[in-house]
Amino acid sequence: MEEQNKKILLVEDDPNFGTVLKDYLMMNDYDVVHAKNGMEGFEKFKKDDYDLCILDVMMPYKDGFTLAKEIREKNADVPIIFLTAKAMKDDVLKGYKVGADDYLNKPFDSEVLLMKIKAIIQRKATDSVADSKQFEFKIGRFDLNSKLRFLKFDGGEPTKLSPKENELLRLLALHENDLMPRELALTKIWRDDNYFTSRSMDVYIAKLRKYLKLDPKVEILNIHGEGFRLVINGGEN
Amino acid sequence: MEEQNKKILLVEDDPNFGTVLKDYLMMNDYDVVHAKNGMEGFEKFKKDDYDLCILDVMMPYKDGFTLAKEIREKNADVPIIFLTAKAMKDDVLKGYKVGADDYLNKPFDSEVLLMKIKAIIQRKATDSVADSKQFEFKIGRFDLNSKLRFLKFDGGEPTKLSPKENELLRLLALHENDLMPRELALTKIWRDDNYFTSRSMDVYIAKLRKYLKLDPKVEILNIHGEGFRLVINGGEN
DNA sequence: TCTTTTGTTAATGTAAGGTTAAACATAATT
DNA sequence: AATTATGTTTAACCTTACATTAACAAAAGA
Repeated sequence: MEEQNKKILLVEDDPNFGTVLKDYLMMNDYDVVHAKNGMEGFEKFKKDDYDLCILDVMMPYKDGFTLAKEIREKNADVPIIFLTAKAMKDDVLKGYKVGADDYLNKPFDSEVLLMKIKAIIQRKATDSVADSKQFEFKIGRFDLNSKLRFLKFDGGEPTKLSPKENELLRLLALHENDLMPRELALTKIWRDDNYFTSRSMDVYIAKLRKYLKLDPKVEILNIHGEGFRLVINGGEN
Repeated sequence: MEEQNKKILLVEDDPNFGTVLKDYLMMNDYDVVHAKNGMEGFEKFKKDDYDLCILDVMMPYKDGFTLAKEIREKNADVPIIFLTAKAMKDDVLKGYKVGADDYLNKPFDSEVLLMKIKAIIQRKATDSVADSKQFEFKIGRFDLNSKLRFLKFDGGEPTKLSPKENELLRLLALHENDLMPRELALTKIWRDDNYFTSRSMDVYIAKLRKYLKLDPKVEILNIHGEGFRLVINGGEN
């Protein structure tokens, strides 16, 4: 299974401690982006989506709480863990007020941190990805459901599609009657554009053509050196 | 709008401390049921629905962890906070493994506890919008009562389901005809996503399929690399 | 023509899922 | 305390699904 690592934003001004912590987390299969101060932290946060933020409280210029507030304004849901040298009660309260998910006092046990991270990320595990992305297409007499990865002909028995078949057909459908550049599919689906991935894609085009043969009005045309075109003939009647 | 107070189950063997804490929580608008030991705690838990459990770890006869496990068997979702006199690292890890939501060392600041309670209850509130308190499902010719953990076929004799069977079927039913991602079940039910829990889940899928065979219109389909789909064929007649 | 691109089929290797039984763990009963 | 029942995990083995690569044929463009 293609299991995507969880992304963590770590904002910690102490370069030694920050690096050590980052390495430790990465050793445990998290993708970690390390920002050295609050300003940088916010910039990095805006540029990407994170599954968790770990913020040091004591930082020059912009402390962890202020940063947390800014983060909350952009995203009310990311879990936040605060790190602090000493547990001042008021700090703790302040942290929870900003919507902290947890609080850790330095020095802390790294295993404990790992458990907390796991617990928190699990908690947030979204109930299915509510992408409002488009995943249903009508292709001639076919219906493509690219979320459930099947293709139905005339409302009959659905054919299961493999992930690659599915993604490719979806891309073609998104560009219906228009050019779907080779390069687009290769970078989006194969994440690499070379001789072999290109040949692989051709193999998948062949598979799709076989499926789509059932409806003679539907075909995948090649545009030499450019890409492919999914056409539905007589679509404007 | 009539806002119902949140219900807390407090299991604490020290009568003095327990009473003080209970009163304090009630002063802060929580409904509190106080059990004096693990046994009693479990009895009370079974008799009612709670928004949160606060469990003392060190208790005679039945400690907090054991109690937590029993509680988890009945309900995979209630938030649990552990109270402990001394923070043994192994204890903390053990706690998180049972699905702790938080951990507090005695003596703790009561305001901090309040904040944690608030944070945790809020979290659950937003998380569980999707899987609202739904316990009864019609699955083809079956009736699933996931509160009482049984499955009835054609209104006949109910089959008892184990906690895992029950939770898994319930999750599938919540996503009827739609994708129920592997990851979701693993994080929600098994609280961990690795090779072994994944295999365990497959075993449970097999068990469910066996139960569901009675109704040929009901099946659990696999979506390779994604998860499972509970389909009821001819559901639209 | 002849070089490059595309079409197609088959072979291979790896990962995911299905199934069954044994091992383990715990609760309930005797 | 010992036994039995129940629930869950682990292990083993097998099947299926998927993606890539190779090989060769055909088409397009130069």
